[in-house]
Amino acid sequence: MSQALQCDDCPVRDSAACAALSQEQRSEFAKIGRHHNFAAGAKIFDAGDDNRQCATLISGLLKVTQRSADGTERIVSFIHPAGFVGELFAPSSHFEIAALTEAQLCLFGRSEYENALKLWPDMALSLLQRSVNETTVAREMAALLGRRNAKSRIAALLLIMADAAANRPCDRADIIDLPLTREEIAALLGLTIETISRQFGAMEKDGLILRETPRRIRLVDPQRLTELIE
Amino acid sequence: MSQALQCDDCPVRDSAACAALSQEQRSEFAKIGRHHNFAAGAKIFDAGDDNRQCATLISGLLKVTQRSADGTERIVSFIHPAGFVGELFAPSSHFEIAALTEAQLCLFGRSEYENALKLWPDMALSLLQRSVNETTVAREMAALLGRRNAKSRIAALLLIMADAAANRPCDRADIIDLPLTREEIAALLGLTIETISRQFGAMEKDGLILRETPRRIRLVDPQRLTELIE
DNA sequence: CGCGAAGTTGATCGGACTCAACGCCCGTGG
DNA sequence: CCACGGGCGTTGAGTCCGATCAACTTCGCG
Repeated sequence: MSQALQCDDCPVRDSAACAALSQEQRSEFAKIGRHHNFAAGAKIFDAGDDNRQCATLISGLLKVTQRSADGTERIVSFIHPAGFVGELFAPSSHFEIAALTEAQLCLFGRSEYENALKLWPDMALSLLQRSVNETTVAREMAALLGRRNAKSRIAALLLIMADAAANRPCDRADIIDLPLTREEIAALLGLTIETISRQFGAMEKDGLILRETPRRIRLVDPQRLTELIE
Repeated sequence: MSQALQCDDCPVRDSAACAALSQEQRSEFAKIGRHHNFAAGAKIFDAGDDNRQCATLISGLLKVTQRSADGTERIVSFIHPAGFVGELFAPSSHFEIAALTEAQLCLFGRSEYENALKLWPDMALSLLQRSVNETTVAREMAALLGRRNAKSRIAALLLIMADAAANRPCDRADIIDLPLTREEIAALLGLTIETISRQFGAMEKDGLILRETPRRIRLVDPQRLTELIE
């Protein structure tokens, strides 16, 4: 399950934070990491633990969640390949991180990772860019959740997913394969599964979308979808 | 209004990102910055502009907001003294930043600031810590907004403000002076001003809080307040 | 075939929004 | 001095949207 790194054929070697390293630096850095695979649904880091690990996501999709007292979870973020996994500089972790799909990670000890950042400033700068971007995304998520009606939130989510699913940047896919159950969409948008279902139904009746399967949504009229976003 | 820096008596000289610099580095860095004061309510950076400036907040309180098509604003974050103001690495800004109180800033050109980060890795690391922390705060805000009832959101906000207002860390003030109008609280929590007002009224009737003035709230029973957070 | 997970749909209820009126405070100006 | 007005906050009445509870379907899988 866990094994030494093989950076040479790593699919994110040019896009992850470690891409800022030179050949020699990278092979030095590789010594402190190891590969690990997780099955879909597996918990990777738990909330409130001692936060001694962090990672780079090589493939798959992760969710970052918070669980409230009664056990219901709220999704606060996703992590895509090349993304950083974990929470630097924090004595204990605030969020739980779990795999939405089968996932391949490159695990590091957090203190070793932080030492590497001190040693190689280019990597720190690269991670800073990533972190700043994550802050922006998290704030846009907060703005999305500040909307007061269900249709607006769902329309916004669909468009975000469509933009993310596009092959080229600044493009938009017209078919979305949701990696999320209705329950997870609800946990993301602060709604219930029934509301999600009904809004999808209403949007389909209005000719905005088409549910090819429950998880596979075709955007029939993206223009009118954008107009739903108040 | 705008003037050269006087770092020696700067109140955040030990806590802002530039605190990572040595004496000589700081005086070098100070050459590219300048002081500027803003009145309460003043817009500091606009959303969608070309994002050529950034800053460190010296004193006062700022809000980071997004404005939707119909003009209603959503508050996604606050910036406290020593905090970084602006969006690094982004060709154009995503959010508007405005002063909630009278505020004093230390302004920099963004490209000069980014160059400084390359030049002085310690400052980059310091800013990375700050950025990682901002991401966590933004995600907790998203989790707060994922809650589905008004009372829970408002209780959570009150406790967050009380923690922030405490003199010592890990302590909690029992009186909060809200720097926000009801309208701004509504923009922050995704509720309406009437709902805010009514929930405050209900909480007061239940002996949880006391409105000494509309802006000055005493936490009478913080324990039961925490229990409201589902 | 049975079972369970995921999703849809219906009926009902309650909480938050909407619209409206009113009180309070403070500055302005006669 | 009072009158006026505007910003801010509170309160009330009515409506509507989304949560809740419940039944049912579909699909995958042993």
